[in-house]
Amino acid sequence: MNVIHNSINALDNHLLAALPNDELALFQSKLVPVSLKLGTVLYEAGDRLDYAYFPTTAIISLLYIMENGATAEIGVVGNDGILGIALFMGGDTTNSRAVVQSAGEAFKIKAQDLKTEFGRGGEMQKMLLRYTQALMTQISQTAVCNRLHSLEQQLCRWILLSHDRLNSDKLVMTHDLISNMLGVRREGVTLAAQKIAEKGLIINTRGTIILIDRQGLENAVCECYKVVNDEYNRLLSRGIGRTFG
Amino acid sequence: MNVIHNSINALDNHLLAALPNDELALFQSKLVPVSLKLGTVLYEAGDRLDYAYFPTTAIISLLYIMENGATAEIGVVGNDGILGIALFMGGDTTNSRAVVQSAGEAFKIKAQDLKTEFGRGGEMQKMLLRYTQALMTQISQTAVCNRLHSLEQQLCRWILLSHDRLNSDKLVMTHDLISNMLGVRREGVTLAAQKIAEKGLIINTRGTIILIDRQGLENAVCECYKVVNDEYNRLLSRGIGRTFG
DNA sequence: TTATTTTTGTGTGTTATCGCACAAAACTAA
DNA sequence: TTAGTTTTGTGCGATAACACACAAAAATAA
Repeated sequence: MNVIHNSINALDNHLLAALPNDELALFQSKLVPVSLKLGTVLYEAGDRLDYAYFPTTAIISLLYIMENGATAEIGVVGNDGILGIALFMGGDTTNSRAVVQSAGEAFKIKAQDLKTEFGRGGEMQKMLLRYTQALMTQISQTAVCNRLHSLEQQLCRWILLSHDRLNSDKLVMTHDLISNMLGVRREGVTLAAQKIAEKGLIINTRGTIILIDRQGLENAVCECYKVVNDEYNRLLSRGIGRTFG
Repeated sequence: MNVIHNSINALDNHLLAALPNDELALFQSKLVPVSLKLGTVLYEAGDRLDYAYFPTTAIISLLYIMENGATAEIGVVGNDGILGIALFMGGDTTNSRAVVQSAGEAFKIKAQDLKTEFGRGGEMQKMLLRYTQALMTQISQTAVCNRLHSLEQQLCRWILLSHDRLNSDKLVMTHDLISNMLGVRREGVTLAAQKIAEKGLIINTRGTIILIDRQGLENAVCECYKVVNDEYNRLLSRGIGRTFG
């Protein structure tokens, strides 16, 4: 299950992997590998974007921050996608903060290079737009899930979402950090995590959640998880939610 | 305040109005005026889209429907936008149901015609992408608002959102209908509407909410409203939230 | 008019989550 | 080892929204 990445490969990002060889070849020289540390803020809300990022092993969380400091995650980007959609959508900035939720590797590309590639209008453009639609589905489902489902269900979903983008069963995450993502109290996360652990689906240790029954989690989670997963599959014709390698 | 539309004009849709004259001229022959009745379902979730719609006086609600029948709105499209984003984003279908929330007029265009126009890559393409980003902001803010804010605040937001896209201070809407949009109980809407009415901001009558203090509502609403409004202004350089004409 | 349907108002008890306070446990550094 | 810090666990009262039940009012149809 746990794949060790000795060398970083552009193909570990699903979007890049799905490109035709000739397009990727042209593009690859523009990609610069970077290591992203936990907690690093790649974009602040409103920032002009200098780079876009294709994560391979890192996970980036998209957060909204309210005036009173409260935060809530609207979506997550991992090896399934790209961070920096606003560049080709034309806005240049977004209202979300992008923060490294799980340390790892990514490839970065200069804003202008991505725009140029997008403007060429090839398969790359089509794929970026389809990815954007998939991300919209994720955000939409987050909105609905926030409205209709319990914290415990949402935590299940969040764990699965993270696991899908990771090559490990260990989520290095404090309850406090998770609570900021979910936009709830830390105690709420502790309680929900206990309930899930009582069912034997995860083990709670200090600073880490260990997933021990993935199938059980998939049974416990609300439908939101599957809807988003199916849409990613449909649009990008390559699943997340499956390990790969 | 209440503008009567004797003749329907493509320019009543802000996106169309923002197009350069020559692009609009080419495009306009493809636009067919349609009247949309309250409650009409323009797309069911998963449907292949045959047409896209540019509302002028109608308002369309984007709804997610859960397995148990519960519904929640993720966003709303009025004279500020276009319904049918999935066409040019490449997905062809979406997971949301599109239902007429307020009866009115719109222009429809055949799916293929819109795709062709988008593929041309002119100002139209840029505008559609910027609009999509603005809609993403709306959906994202809905997610956050669902998480962090009270029903009363959300109802304020919903009323303002509707008012912005309407040329009337009367929202013809039962509490039951609103509750389906907001994803809450009907009684909850009744209670929240009473509180807002007590503050003198609206009047509740059977089947209709009458807005009587717009400024007061803007003071009472959570920050989410302004964030989304500002982003529409920034990206489309034409405000919603202001009357126009 | 009368009967029916739709919409809104209200009451009661339940539940999930919140806010705050603080204890306990697990790491980390001196 | 000891002291300090971080993280988790727990208790308690407050609150917002829920579910259900049903009354009241308003609109519509017969």
